[in-house]
Amino acid sequence: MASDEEIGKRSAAGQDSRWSRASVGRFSLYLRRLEDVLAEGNTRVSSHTLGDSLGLTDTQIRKDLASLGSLGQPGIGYDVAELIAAIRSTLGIDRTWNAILVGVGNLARALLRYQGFVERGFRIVGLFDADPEKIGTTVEGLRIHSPDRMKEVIETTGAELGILTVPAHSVQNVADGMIQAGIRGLLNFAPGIVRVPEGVRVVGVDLTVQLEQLAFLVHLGDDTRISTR
Amino acid sequence: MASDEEIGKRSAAGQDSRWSRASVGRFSLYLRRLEDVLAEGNTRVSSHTLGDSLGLTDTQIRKDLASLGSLGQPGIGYDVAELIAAIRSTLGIDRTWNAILVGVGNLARALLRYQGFVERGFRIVGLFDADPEKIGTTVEGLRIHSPDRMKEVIETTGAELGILTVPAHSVQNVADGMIQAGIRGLLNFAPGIVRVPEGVRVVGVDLTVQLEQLAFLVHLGDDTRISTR
DNA sequence: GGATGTGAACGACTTCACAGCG
DNA sequence: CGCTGTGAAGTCGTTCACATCC
Repeated sequence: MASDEEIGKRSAAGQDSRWSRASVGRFSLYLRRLEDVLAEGNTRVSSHTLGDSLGLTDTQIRKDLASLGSLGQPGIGYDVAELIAAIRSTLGIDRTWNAILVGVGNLARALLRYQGFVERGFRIVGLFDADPEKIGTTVEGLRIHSPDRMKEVIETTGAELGILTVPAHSVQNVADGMIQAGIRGLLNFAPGIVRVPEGVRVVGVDLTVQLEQLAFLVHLGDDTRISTR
Repeated sequence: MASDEEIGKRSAAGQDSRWSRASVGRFSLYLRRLEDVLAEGNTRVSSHTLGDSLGLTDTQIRKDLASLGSLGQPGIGYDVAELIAAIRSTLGIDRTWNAILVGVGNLARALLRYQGFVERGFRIVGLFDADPEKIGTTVEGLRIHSPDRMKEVIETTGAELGILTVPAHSVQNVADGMIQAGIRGLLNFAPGIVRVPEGVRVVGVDLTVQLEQLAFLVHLGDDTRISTR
């Protein structure tokens, strides 16, 4: 039970547009590429050129972009700035998202120093760890709190997202606590599954699975491709 | 051009079994869960119990497992140890894979300390960085080499995989060098696309895309789910 | 001609339904 | 009965083909 698909927009007034999981992933790619295109001084793109630089077909791109509304002009292409705005708005990243991070190990430190998040409007505003030796110390200018204080910090900072970098065995417990404290979306770096109540979202990053996929592909050792994600 | 699907096994003698991209991802999950099941002292599982613990349907699991051969016994279930061996062998991880890592920043340090890789047979056997200040220093017991020495290190260590943790702008160049030095599979942590020649595989881990996906899901803010990857 | 938007065809993956074995 | 394996049906996503507009 628990199927896996319907991603849609509450149809405000008959607007029935839906985005698939897959297309949402591509929107992120489009966005980054479009920002580069703009930085290169181009104000227009065609589905063809965009597709070339991303290793996707032009049709695919048109299908995706068409779902944002009719932004393209036949014979001309798309206005880059307009596309960027539309994608940002669709993804909900035309604003800042605040996140807390739980489990301050090496991975956490790496993420804290990673500039990519901040550049795209994601800010880590609170650190938590159960280890008494870490509590009270500071990493990258942020103090590490006891998990007890989670609710309080979430309320004062307005954090909605949570980054989970704790060991596998404690993930579910920690996640439960975060959700109870008000977190609505989890980025989970620990292996395995996290069960969450309705209304809470989880995206997992499982490095071992990725490496095993790679090993499998190399293990087989044949055919083509440009390869993305 | 560059379609995206055929993942198959060279049909040695009529053996036409194929695995989809999707099922390969799940095999990793099965494997880890099965190892836990075994550790819990169970020697058999049914597709139903496995499915429950992974948030998948029993049918899905049977379909996947059936593609490994007829390992299940009607009325009984599957032998856990047998499944584990079959999956390991299919994924090509019934052996050790050696990898080099290029770009020794914070993320690299986190990965080096991550036990999960070693536990599953992935060993990082060489570090490289273009920064002269880093070359010659040691991280986690491994010396950082100049990229010049890549070929030599790959040959002596037998590394086949490469982990790319360099800044976005240099990814393509660095990747080209790694491939020329003999690497056949890349795990790329930098955003964007890497173009590789036929025969080389890339798996990308794009943290910003993942975070943006999460933001989108929370942004929408409705429906169900257990949530996996 | 150059490029978009889109129904229809196609293909991949999942779920259903059920035959058959232990 | 319980549980697997699998054809058939269904669903989702991508590609084709083409009408349409600048």
